Amino acid sequence: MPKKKNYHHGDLKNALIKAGVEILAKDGVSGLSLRKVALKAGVSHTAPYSHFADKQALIAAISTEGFRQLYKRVSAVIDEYQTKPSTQLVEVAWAYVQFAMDDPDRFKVMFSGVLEKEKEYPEFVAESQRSFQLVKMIVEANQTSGKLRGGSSDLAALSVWGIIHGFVLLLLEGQIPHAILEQKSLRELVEFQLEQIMVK
Amino acid sequence: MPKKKNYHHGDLKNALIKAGVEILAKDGVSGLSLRKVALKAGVSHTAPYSHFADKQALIAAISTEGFRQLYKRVSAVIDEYQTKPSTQLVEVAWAYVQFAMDDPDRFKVMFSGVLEKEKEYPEFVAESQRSFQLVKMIVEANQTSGKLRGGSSDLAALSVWGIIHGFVLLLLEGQIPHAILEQKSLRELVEFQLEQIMVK
DNA sequence: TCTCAATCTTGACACTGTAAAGATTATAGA
DNA sequence: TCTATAATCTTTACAGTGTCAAGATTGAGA
Repeated sequence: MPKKKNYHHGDLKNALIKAGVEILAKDGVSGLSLRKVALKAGVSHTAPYSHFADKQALIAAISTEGFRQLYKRVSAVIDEYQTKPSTQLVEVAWAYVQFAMDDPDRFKVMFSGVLEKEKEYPEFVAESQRSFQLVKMIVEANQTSGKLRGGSSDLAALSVWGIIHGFVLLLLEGQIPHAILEQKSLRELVEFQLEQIMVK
Repeated sequence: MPKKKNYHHGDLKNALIKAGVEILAKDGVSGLSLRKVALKAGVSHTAPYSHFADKQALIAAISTEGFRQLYKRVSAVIDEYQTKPSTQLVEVAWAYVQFAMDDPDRFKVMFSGVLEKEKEYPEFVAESQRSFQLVKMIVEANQTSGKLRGGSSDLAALSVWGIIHGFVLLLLEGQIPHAILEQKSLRELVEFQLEQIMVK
């Protein structure tokens, strides 16, 4: 009896996450099924249960991985624009928008309630808070330089995140009036959003 | 053979929408199935197909109905506070937040991509735009009174909506840091958000 | 080498959306 | 008023889904 070489996959957990991301990009949230993910990874339809408690757990892992990449990209932007804090803020916001548009369905999964939060996923919470800390840092720098109003940096960071996040979601849902999108580029719209809360 | 009095329901379409809203409130998005809706309405599991092309169409109808109610509530608030435009703005924002929290799952369905937008649902689009026009009106009043910066009222309305909408979604997703929620009431947080873009 | 825990497969179940065909009823036109 | 036709609803069927239970395979430590 020949040894089945691939009975143990070796790195199935990550392979499943990767397969999930790909299916998400191709078929959207409604097309993401555990069975398809397993098939794509080349294992039986219940193999994922050795690594994830249920479908929600896989989605949590995909979301967590998404936050990890978002953190990376935002960090890179911060490093790249170390001139003025206000420039950093705009560029980070722009990176956020691009991240969302690169893979809208993953973004929605990360933020828009596909993940049911009753069960706690500590890694997910930790990773998302890590990203928020990044925003907070930039906001504080802008408060110091006078480009953002003072007060609680937590609250100010929430405002900044909220205004961009709200814009992105309205964008992804096609709720932004046609007339607006014809007049201004996305980049200009993002800048306009930020100008609303920037001092002067 | 006795006439089955209830073979034709009479107003099944609306009954299905109502049943859907109730299931949504109780079991969440993931618990919303066509079969459950049909059962709750007292008809066979395929009866809905006489009124809706598919599940998405029912969800679109639920969303549309949601926008109709949102419009009503916001209108009422506008009528109630006809003093200062800035007061109207705060109260409308507060009504928006309350609407979301009254029925978080319906709110998510309305906005967060459960509805797949490839297929067009003209009623849905019309109703959501009608609500946006309401926001635009208030924003214009605030621009006139100097409480909001000038420029395109479409863009300004987008900012206002975005900042509140973003806040609500972060709230519903539990992404707002614990420390913040302990310090300030929801109402105060909403006011803080708006102060960020109000002049002075 | 033996044992055991981790990993993966097979098989089964209830539940889902939806298509097809037929039953029932309302209604419009004769 | 009668009848044909369209609207509405039911029955039946099927493929796809998440998940559980039992068993097969394998790697790693005793």
